[in-house]
Amino acid sequence: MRIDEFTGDWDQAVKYFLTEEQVYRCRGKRIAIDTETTGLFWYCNELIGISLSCPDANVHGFVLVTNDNSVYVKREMLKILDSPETTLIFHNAKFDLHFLGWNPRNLRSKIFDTSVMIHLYDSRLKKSLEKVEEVVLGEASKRKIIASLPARTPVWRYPIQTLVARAINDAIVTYQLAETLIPRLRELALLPILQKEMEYMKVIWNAERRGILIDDDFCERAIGKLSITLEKLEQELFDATGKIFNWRSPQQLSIAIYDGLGIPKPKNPFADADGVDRSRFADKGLYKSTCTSTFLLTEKAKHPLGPLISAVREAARMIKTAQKYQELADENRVVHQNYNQTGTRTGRLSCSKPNMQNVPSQVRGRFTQSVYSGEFIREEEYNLRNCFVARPGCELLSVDWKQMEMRMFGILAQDTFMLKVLTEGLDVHAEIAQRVWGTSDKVHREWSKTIGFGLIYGMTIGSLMHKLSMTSVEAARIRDQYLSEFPRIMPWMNEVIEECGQNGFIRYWNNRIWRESYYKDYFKGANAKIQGGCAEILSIAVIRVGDFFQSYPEYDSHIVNFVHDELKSEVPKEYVEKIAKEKMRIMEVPDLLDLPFYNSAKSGDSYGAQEKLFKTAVQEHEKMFIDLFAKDIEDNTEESEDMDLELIEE
DNA sequence: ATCCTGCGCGCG
DNA sequence: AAAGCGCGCGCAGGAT
Repeated sequence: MRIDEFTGDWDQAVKYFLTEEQVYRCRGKRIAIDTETTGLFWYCNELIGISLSCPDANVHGFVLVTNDNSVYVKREMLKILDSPETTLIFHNAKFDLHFLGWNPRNLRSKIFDTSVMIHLYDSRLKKSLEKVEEVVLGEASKRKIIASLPARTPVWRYPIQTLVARAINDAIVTYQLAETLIPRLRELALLPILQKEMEYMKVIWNAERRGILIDDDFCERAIGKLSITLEKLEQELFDATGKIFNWRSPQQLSIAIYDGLGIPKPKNPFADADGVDRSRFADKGLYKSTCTSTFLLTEKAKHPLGPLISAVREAARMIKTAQKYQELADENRVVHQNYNQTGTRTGRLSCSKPNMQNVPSQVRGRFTQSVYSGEFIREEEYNLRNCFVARPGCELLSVDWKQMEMRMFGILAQDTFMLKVLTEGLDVHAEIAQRVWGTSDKVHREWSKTIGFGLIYGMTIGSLMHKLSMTSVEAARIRDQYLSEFPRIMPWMNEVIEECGQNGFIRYWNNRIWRESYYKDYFKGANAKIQGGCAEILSIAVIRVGDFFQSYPEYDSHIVNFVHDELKSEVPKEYVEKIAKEKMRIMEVPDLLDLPFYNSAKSGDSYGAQEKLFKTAVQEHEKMFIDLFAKDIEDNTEESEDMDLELIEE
């Protein structure tokens, strides 16, 4: 942006421009900051303004940023404001810090984020400043005084006086949100978690900043191959149905493959033998619809074109996805994914632009809808993990936790058998099958796996029946056999439901809260405790691994991806083994809960070609880790109340 | 034109 | 009594 690109009433706007002296007056105080930008992508859009609100200094104003002064403003602002006595408050800090180019890890100021605060308070609430303002500060919204522009006018098209007014207002609101939310979080004993989340954000910022390198050669080769395949498959489909139509449209597809071919559409594919539909789809009317999902086509309708339709969709999807990856890469061919720290109910991270948590792998078809359909190895061009590679001289190193959710389940339910099996590092599903049915053959291990996941997710007999392809009576028998061997499971589940009913929320192992008001959904608290409890483990492990990497800059290792039970980093080839051992050791986090979280490592030149490191048995696991690193890794996740969180002492 | 919802499917 | 959990994204087709 250049000055002459801003329109509007300059005289009105200039009144609010801050002098350097005013910014100085904010130093050492509590300041809310908001940035205005020309878009959402920090690596290709521009900063156009910074607003400050500092009641302690009675400073509320705006700094205009243009292409000409951008570098100077960002640097000088940082120089003035960054001190251990300063508290910087943002609404979605990571976004502003990216545009400001301030690495939060190097900041001496304390950082607070009001979007994280509202998320910790109640993860069901929307995170936009408007919504949070409405919910937390009520109707007396300062925002309403802003002259309303045509809906969806982009910020950079605002007249300058409106841009300035809005920016300052956002900073003021952000400050007020912090004032209101911090006492609420303190009352709920959530301030230690807030502090932990701020440390987490710093590592995430750095991971996004580094990003992941794209392999354009692979992408183009794959897209080329897949395009040929797609054209061929489409032709096959048109030949088989006798007409050309848009197969992407469920409507058109349904007509073409059922009506057109005289094949009857399943009336209700989810009905039990007695004709009653007990599935989770029952009240969603799914069976009334087009019946074109892969699950219905292949498992229920047994449609002859099912596999072909599935293949057409897959090829098209892969092409589109690989193209998107390339589109999103910056001029150095690096993708800077965006992790959302406030995007999920349970406290997991989500990821977008691109979503690096759902990159198609070599293994396909593990679960479709709700049916386990075996494992198939994809052709190379379908394995889109090959799109992402390590930088030259480096490898991608992943450490995955083993059976993480089952482990959390066992710990929370305090099931002695599960804990014993997991401590010994055995195959938990096989051991359970052996115990319950006296055999751990493929079928029984699969039953065990299905019921194990089902319990974690709160599965019904109806869906268990579908997954195991048996009647509800048989399915109930199988489940009861399982449960009778684990006497703590049902009591634990009931305790969770009761906890939720009593308080309106449940607490995770580390005291984070998850709210639910609708009684029929209380049972989801069990899943939240497990899934969310694991997410808390990840965040703490990430902070520790981040500290470790930072303490040893000579190893030039960097975290680059977070996938719920996996932490990926980029490491120079010569240090991979050494770093892997220490990273694995850190990620066991044995101090947090009753038993360590065992994990395994893989590495390789690309995300798609990682191979297992250390084939050591778990029993010998501990012996593997001699003290490779003498320096103690500082763990600042443990200190909680000693940090100054006082925002409103007057 | 742009937004919204349903469908379908990738991942843990 | 009743319930499989949590995400993001692309497309179609209707609503605005």
